[in-house]
Amino acid sequence: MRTRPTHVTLAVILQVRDNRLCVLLWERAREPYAGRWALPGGYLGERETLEDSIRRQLAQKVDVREVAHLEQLETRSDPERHPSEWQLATAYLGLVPTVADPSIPEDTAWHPVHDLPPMAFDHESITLSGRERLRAKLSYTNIGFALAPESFTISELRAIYVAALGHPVAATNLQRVLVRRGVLEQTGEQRRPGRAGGRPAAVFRFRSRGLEVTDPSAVLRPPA
Amino acid sequence: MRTRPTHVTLAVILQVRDNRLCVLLWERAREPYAGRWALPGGYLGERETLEDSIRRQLAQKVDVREVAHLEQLETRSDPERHPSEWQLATAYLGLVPTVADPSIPEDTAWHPVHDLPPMAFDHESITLSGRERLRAKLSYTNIGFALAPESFTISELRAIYVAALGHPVAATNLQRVLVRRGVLEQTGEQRRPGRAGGRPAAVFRFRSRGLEVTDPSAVLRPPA
DNA sequence: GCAAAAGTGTTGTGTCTACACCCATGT
DNA sequence: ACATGGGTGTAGACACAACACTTTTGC
Repeated sequence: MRTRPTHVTLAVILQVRDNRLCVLLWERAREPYAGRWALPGGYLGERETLEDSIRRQLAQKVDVREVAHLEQLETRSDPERHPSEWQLATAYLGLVPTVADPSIPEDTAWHPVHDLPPMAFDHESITLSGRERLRAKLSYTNIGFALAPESFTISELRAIYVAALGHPVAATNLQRVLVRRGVLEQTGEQRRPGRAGGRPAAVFRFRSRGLEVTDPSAVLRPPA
Repeated sequence: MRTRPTHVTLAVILQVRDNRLCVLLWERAREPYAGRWALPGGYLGERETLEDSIRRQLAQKVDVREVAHLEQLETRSDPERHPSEWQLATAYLGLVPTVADPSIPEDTAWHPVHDLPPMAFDHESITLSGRERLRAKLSYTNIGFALAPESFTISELRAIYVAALGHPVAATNLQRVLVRRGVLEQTGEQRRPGRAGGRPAAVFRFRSRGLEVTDPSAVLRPPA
């Protein structure tokens, strides 16, 4: 039989926690890269889809039902990426809403993406690719639904966008952009102000909980 | 040893020919899918990168130097995608400039993407994914450089964009958008008019021949 | 009343489309 | 002259950022 590479699936699971964009990592106990942090994942099972595989792997780390969005990122193939094995890796991007606090095993932890620990293999660069994909899609899709809770105020949503994008976002404009595009809608409820007072905030939700391109940005678009 | 899937690389090679967006296909002689048309590609070589692999496979079909841009599309893993073998496929998108007319083998041919012949495996859907990626990137990157010749008039470039996008594009606006973004520059030369007369056309070229995002479209972008 | 937080009104800017108009050439 | 194809000028639509201002609450 022809020699074949092994194939693993990996996931960049991102969640905004404590106003920081975090990634779920586990600490390797064994060589190679013992003591370093790695993305969750594992070997592709026989006659298994890549997506089924990563969902199965994740089930061991987080409650998969908490993953509100999952998409394929890219497949890495550098023969040197694993020191002792010829291994391909297909990476996925997974997003978990802010409020969820899935129980995770002992050896796993959430790490801020802007301050990653020493990582195994090429996982740091894969993590950064995942963040870039998220940042890009926040601008032209409704992907925020996968980071936000079921319902929220604009302030809460703003905090999520700020953490994910890594730069200031004005609440005023965030609201107007997302409402204009039909991404957000009001639930009709209001949130009571805190001790400090202030006007009660309107509660919003994402109109759709599936990925949609909301700003085709289609320059050179077809005439109406 | 753990059972492992085979892994192939495939390429969606696109070129505008005769004002139509075409894809390079070869006709399968053997089962499965004998007589149907397939994307060029083949098995991943030992300790070979996916990109190296597809370049090697392509070298047998087209002069690889003609491929002005190559990027990874996605990896397909449906266990039913190959009738008799557990096979993963990583697809690439490759673009060839209009003028190039690489010699290709007997059993390969260019087919218009809007009128594909019966295709093998999941190659039709991969081809359509490739076209979507191209169409999207034509709007917000300088990727046109990979479809256009070294230098060209706006009319010629317009024909290429029309073929690739599949809808009318106004020459006036195409020029202004691309010049405003700094994607195009004039060479200073002029093209003599044809028999029918007309004003001589200015000759342009792409300022860069590497992929660049020219319209970050970054709504919610950071304050200057 | 006053501070705090939320939300609206308004203005200015930049990018894009559409269309009228002007330019340079061949016959 | 005039048809043909290339190019420019300009006006309108739209989306967005910025910021002043108003609303609604707690204290």
